[in-house]
Amino acid sequence: MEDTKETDIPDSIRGEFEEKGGIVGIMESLPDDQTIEDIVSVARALSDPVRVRVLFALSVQPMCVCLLVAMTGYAYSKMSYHLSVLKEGGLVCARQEGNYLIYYPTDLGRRVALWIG
Amino acid sequence: MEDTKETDIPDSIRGEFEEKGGIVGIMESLPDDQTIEDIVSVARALSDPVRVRVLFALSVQPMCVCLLVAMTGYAYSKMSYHLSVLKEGGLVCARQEGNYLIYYPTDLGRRVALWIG
DNA sequence: AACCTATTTCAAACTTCTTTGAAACCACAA
DNA sequence: TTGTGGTTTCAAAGAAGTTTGAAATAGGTT
Repeated sequence: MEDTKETDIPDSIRGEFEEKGGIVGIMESLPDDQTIEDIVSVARALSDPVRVRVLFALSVQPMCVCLLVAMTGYAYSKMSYHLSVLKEGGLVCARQEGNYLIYYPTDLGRRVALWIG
Repeated sequence: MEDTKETDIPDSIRGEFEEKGGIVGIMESLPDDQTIEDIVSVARALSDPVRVRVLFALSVQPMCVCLLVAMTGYAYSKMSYHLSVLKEGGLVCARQEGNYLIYYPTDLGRRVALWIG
């Protein structure tokens, strides 16, 4: 005669835990998969110091890649890679001007830069 | 008779660029290294969907590791690893209760969960 | 057309992050 | 003291992210 095997719940949280509907209730209150993926892609864009600096710099002043390269000393291909990750995260975008690509923060990028700064 | 080799600046941004003190001026307005590292460590903590879900779940309800394991179906060692990354990012902490470790969000963790949610 | 210059793309090497299962640890009970 | 349940640590394998330099692309000029 054995009970169904369930996880023990420590006394100090059992009450509030069950009020919240237990595991099922808590899982249902979590954001949906798409929202989670969006958060992760923004977080991933900010998870490297190069990219955080670039986002802040662009928030001060939109710039072409050559200026970012001059400012940081990194290779073009490296800067280009990091800009692409920031773009995937929806934090920056670019407009073409003649030969130049001028990168600048999106609205989201601006809000994020303000908030984390 | 050659000029010192400097990066060309596209016309459309030269004005504002120089108003801001050029490369030097912009670099000086950037956050310091420690601030950047702090941002990166929070971002890194949020750069995996497992961890984002765990942070949200803990914001709903502090839980022991065994409940998180029951909720997600992950191995203890896996959950433990992700909790340690969240802890390094300063987003969660834990209190011991008997045999259990009850994880809960820090103030920063709560603010972040509210903001990204 | 041929030629710059600014930028991206590619592939290979390298580094870091994540998963896995086994072993160790720690608080408590018998 | 031995045992047990909850959790972390460890090492090895696997996956993903980053750096590098060379080659490709694309707009503008001669």
